[in-house]
Amino acid sequence: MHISSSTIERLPKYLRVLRTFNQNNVSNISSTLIAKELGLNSIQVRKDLALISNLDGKPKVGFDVNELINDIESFFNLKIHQKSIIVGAGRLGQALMNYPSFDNNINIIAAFDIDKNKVDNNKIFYIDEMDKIIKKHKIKIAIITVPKSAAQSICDTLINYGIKVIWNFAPVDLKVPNDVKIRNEDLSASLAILLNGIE
Amino acid sequence: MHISSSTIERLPKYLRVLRTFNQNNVSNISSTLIAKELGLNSIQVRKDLALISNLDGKPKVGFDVNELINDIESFFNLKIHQKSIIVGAGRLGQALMNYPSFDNNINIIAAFDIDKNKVDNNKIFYIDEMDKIIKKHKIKIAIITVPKSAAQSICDTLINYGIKVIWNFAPVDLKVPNDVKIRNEDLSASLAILLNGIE
DNA sequence: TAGATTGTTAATCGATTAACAATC
DNA sequence: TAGATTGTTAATCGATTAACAATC
Repeated sequence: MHISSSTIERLPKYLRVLRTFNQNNVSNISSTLIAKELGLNSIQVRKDLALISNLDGKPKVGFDVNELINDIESFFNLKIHQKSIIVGAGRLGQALMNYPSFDNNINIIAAFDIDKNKVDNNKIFYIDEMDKIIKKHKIKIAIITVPKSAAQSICDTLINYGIKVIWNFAPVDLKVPNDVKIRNEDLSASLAILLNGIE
Repeated sequence: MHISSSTIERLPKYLRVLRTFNQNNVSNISSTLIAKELGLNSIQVRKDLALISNLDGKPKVGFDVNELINDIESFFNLKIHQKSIIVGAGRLGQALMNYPSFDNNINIIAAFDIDKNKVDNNKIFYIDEMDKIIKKHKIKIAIITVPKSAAQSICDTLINYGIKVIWNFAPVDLKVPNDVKIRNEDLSASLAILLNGIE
């Protein structure tokens, strides 16, 4: 069953709402309420949830909050057993290393930089160590937070070392072969959407 | 004329391609080539460009690179005369303050934090200064990079001070009144899309 | 000229929303 | 029970892609 990226984008939002209700000891929740919390349509919420859960909602009562949390988590957990690395331990790289809500999605085991002052050999290593560590841990996922000018060459190197999934924060559209999955996280584009239509 | 957010998202990508070609002294470019560079459909590129430009492409030759750059820039420039601030001068806040490709889109004039060690009174100020600076510069746009737990209350405060457009990086969906525009930059959701379908 | 590329009109595709019977 | 909420089937909406005549 194909799940559209629109749906995938909404699932973490549902998860956050559900966890909040769970913390407040609410045991059941209706699609109507989830939708309201997120400014969405309740039919859409039910359809999304049906795609990733076998759970039946009960008319008038809604869904079991805990079971729904488990279902969404296990949907995502299927993809997260792999470790990942960050290339570029600048401000953005370090911010992402510590970004609180990644805990449940990805395990960043190391960052690399060409600036030896940043190296602590604990989580931040000199870039020459990259090959060794990628191979040792059989890493397939990398996050790129190097400057734009270095991004494509780092990307090529990573692919050379066996990386198959790349999350790129440098403001360039990186070119990768067909067997490598890339997401260019375009903060400028995101900002453009926000600013569009104001004033 | 309404321009969809799908189109708005692609425009900065076109701009980057065009600038690259411009730097290499290429004076004309076809929609086919732009599309190829970005892995898009050329009809889509032409339609997008037609929405924001009066420029006619010439069959067989393509579009004038410089004029197209000007048209996209002025489309965005209509929205950027306002200054903005960042609340939360942690790693992510400082990364965004220095994110290179925002230059053309937004003018971040100050950041605020509750940690006095971060304050330099140059670009980073103690949070108590926020009200004064927002009013002095008539700021309408704010970026939130505080921890999740503080985000909603900072958001409320900002709105109270007159902020109308908010770009939120904390992993919560902030609630705002109808007259305030918000974009919750959900990095976990973005990551979820990337990881979906692998393995 | 020949043909690559354009802009436009029509077709397709997919996502969202509406309608509604089933049911706890 | 009554009615709020469910899941499903059908309708709508909008974005993407295809087809194609015009043209540099």
